[in-house]
Amino acid sequence: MMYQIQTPRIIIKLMRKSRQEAAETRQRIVEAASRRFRESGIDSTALADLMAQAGLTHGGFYKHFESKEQVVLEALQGALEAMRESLAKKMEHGSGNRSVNAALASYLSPEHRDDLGGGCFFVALASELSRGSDQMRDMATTGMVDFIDLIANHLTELPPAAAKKKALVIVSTMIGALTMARMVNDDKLSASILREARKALLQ
Amino acid sequence: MMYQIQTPRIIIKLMRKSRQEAAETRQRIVEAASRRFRESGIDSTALADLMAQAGLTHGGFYKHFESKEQVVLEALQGALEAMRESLAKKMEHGSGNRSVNAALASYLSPEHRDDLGGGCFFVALASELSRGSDQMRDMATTGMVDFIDLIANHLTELPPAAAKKKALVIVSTMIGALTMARMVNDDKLSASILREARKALLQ
DNA sequence: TGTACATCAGTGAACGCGCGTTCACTGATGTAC
DNA sequence: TGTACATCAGTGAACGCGCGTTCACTGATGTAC
Repeated sequence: MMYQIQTPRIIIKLMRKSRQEAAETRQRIVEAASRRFRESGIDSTALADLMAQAGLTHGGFYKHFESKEQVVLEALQGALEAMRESLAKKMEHGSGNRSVNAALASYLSPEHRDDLGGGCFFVALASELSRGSDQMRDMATTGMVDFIDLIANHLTELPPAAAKKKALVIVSTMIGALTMARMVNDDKLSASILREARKALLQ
Repeated sequence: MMYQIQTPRIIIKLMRKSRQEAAETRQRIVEAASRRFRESGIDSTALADLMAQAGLTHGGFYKHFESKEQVVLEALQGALEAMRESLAKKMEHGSGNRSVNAALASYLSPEHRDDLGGGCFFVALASELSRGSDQMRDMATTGMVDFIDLIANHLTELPPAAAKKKALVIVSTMIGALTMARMVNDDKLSASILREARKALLQ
């Protein structure tokens, strides 16, 4: 817990935290950043907003990070790893090319489309990542390669080179369909974009 | 020309412009906005920057537009129409499903990828459009439907309903591939994303 | 084990900058007579 | 056709706000002895 002592009306915030608590606080800030950046965009998210989300005031930010850029990088890294692991887990069952179906169904679901704060970083922040710093683009590129390889490695019925090529197209369609499904203002169209992409890609 | 009188060293800017000139100025602002928004993002583009691009100082902006939102809407509308017309023109030749090939080749080209200020608004501003005002999203949705229909109408070898479904997938792959090709920091990977998407979609 | 002191996470005010918007002003254009 | 005046595109200073970053301060934690 963030507060050690609570009185009925006033929450007394103890100042200094143990190192354990400080590490947990830092993690909370990164997680708040990861969600808020995806929900509102990086530029549009103020540090004070992140810190409030993590239950802190804005001044303390620089006790944990050197700059906004640094928390962006950590949030990006964390979210890309989380997506990778989540998709990898979904593909554990099923054999051959069909093992990717669970990942496709999950990625191209209305639930993922509507989970703005928790979904795919690439789609939530495509434009900002493309215009980002070299470090952001390097990290995004690594995440993208991992994503593509993850899919390719499950297309076991194709030789590796062909699997890689097919995975490039599958991932393009996944990212494009989710982007479009989130952009359009029309529920039926949005649903049919996801549905047709799923039907086209399911193995 | 913007300046009516020029002396060797000093360009004397005349204040009042004729109505004809004012309309041309307005158009220049919208075109500058359209390019700068795509290059740098909407939020990151300052009105003073737009106006400078159009050869003006920032104060005059409100003689042409009510707000930044208004120039965003006009730039969006103009760019979507321009893309639609450009793709329609490319598909005039060729017959049946193959007529879409010219549009695919152009959209999925390295030239389009590298034309940040002149390319597809959806890809350049996906995240900002998704989080935009109702009017922005309405306009984006209309543009998206037009884009999909344009492709579907050229898939003449399929019945209309099937053509529409196929077009949804084609456009998803186009938008996703261009998004990815712009995001990654690796020329070879970027080129192969575009190439594989083209190969997968060509009729 | 106790004690004195350094460390440092967290607070909240302040700084400086950029940006959207407003405003008083300018002077050529367009119009009423 | 000329003239007086209203119009209005464009200028550049100013306003107000939000945001990233800095800073002096607080007080519990951790450590040296």
